[in-house]
Amino acid sequence: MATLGDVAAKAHVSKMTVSRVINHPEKVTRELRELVYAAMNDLNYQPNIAAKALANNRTQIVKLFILEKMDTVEPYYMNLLAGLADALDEKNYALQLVTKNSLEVGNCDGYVVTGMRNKDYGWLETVEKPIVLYGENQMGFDYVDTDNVLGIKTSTNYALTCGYTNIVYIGINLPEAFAQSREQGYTLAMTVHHAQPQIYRLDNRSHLSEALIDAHFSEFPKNTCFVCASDRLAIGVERAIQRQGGRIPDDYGVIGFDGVFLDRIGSPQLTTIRQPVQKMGYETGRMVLNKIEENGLPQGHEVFVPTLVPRGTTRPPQAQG
Amino acid sequence: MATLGDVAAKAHVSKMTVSRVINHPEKVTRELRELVYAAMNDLNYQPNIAAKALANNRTQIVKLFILEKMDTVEPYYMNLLAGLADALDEKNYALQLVTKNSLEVGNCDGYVVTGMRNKDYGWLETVEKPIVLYGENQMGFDYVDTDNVLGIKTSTNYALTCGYTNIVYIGINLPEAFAQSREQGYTLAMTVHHAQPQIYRLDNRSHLSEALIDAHFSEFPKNTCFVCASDRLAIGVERAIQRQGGRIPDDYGVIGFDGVFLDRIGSPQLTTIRQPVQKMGYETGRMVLNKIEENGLPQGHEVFVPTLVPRGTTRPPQAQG
DNA sequence: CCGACTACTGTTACCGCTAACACCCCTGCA
DNA sequence: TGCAGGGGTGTTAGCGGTAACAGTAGTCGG
Repeated sequence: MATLGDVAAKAHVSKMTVSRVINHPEKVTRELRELVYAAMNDLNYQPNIAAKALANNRTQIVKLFILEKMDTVEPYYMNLLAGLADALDEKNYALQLVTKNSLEVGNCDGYVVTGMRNKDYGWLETVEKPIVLYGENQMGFDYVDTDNVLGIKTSTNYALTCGYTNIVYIGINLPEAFAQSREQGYTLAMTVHHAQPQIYRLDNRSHLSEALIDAHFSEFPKNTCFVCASDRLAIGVERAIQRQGGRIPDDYGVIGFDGVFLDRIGSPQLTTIRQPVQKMGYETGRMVLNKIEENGLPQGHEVFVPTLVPRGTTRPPQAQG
Repeated sequence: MATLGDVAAKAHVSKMTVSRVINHPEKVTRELRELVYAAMNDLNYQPNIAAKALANNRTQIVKLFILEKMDTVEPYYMNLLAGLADALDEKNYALQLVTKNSLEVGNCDGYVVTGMRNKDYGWLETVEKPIVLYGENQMGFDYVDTDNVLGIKTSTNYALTCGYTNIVYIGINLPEAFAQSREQGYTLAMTVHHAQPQIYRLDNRSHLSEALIDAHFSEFPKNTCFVCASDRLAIGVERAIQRQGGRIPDDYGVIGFDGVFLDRIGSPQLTTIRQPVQKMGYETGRMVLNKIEENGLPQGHEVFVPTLVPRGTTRPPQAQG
């Protein structure tokens, strides 16, 4: 594999000039720059990351903490990873996956943390390297997330647009920001429409939502739509309605949240609010890398707009008026 | 962060001795060795991986190729990743995720490849660095996989043990080794029991298996068990049976394959054949690392025994006799 | 016309670690 | 006693980059 030196020789310049072309191209005359580019091309030059890391006192590694038990990990993490990996790749960073077992800190340039709960914020404070969270929070950490409020607002409004007159919210029973934001989205939308909120909160398991609907089915009149905080909950709701003989989407609607994998497992497939998870992963990566480059400067947060994916568990929107 | 030199100074030896203690402890007298260990301990020495990589002409990076479109990626890949990451961590290797978008080769010490199809073997041959496949193959590549034949044999036999008299196989319609092995497991078990095989082959999508059962339900007598090549297919089968009014598990049985996430989404939860995916990921990691250490020496293959997880979609085994 | 300044490019040293070799001392045998 | 051989340790050089500094032109104003 060609090195800086090889390129330098081929272009008849010093190694330093080649290095500059790579890192500070504006400091090199156009003429030399193009010579160097040509040489790099000819030799198919690939920088040696280890050498770069050593010289810069960096590791070129970003650690991803998944603070969740592995056997409960949701499918969308794969998409997150893919996006993250893309962003890191671009800057020749490697990803290191850290799970509950091997919680070792150190030996990296920055962290991405996901699945954190309130109890985790304590030790996050103690880490000095750049951190970006995947998931909203009010502790002042930089983060990337979906607009959770908007997402559920959207599904709630859509349910109303479809002509369902009774909108029930099936939320996640966690004292975490994302869960609260989603619930808030529901409450806000209902308030605007002068409708009566009806809220249930469960652990995020399909058989729990299924059991809930099973147990209370008689209390839900026809024309009810269940706005759910996750596809997982939605799938359980869908199943229970079907078992109880409810007709989807004619008499009952179901709307999920996430739009990754599980929505397609339902039958009919779930109407859902899709998060652009891979894109979000990519942005999270960009954000840590920026933060690393800028010596830990706060990056604020980036909030992505989720999109409604209308499918089989809701009937078509009714004409207005 | 303490360096080799710091440790050396503290232990009153040369850097080289410290390096030896780390890499070839047998070449250092016990006395010095313990001095060095003590010093490393005192200083909480962590080796600088970039420096090590540079000196050894290594990258300390293993790339994971997921040769599947990201939006079809199955949940169990997360577990694979977790196991892989563990193994790599132990040896201070970093993981680099490569997806269909960014198929760049190079800049690593070895590869793990998964989701490959026959068409992929061509270019795999061209890679000179150590490769280990996750998934069986007959092209002579080292690999880690579940014993697919045994797995489906197990589920087929179990179905018979439960007293189902008609055993139908719902397979994956791919000309790949794993798909064929699973089908073979079914055929073998059926032959042993002098039972008539009945095989369907579909793309691995729950709504396809669902449609299949819907369309042919009348042809399946009571006391039929569907042995499926994946949990995904099994979920569709389960749903169709329920819609058609079939009673699970009394009149119809369903057995899946994988045992990661999806099996728990079913209702009742799926009886399934569980692959120890995380462990397999770990072993895959160990195998590439070994192969790297041994300069590409073939490692053969490692086949894991999957386990039956009896749950709600099959009735209890009948007493023998 | 000369010094200072600007704008590039090259030289040097070093990041932390390891292979290869040099060295030392001790043992064992002639 | 002399010397080969070998185990144990230190020295040297280099892995492939980069920051910091040192040139070396050309430009401009006085």
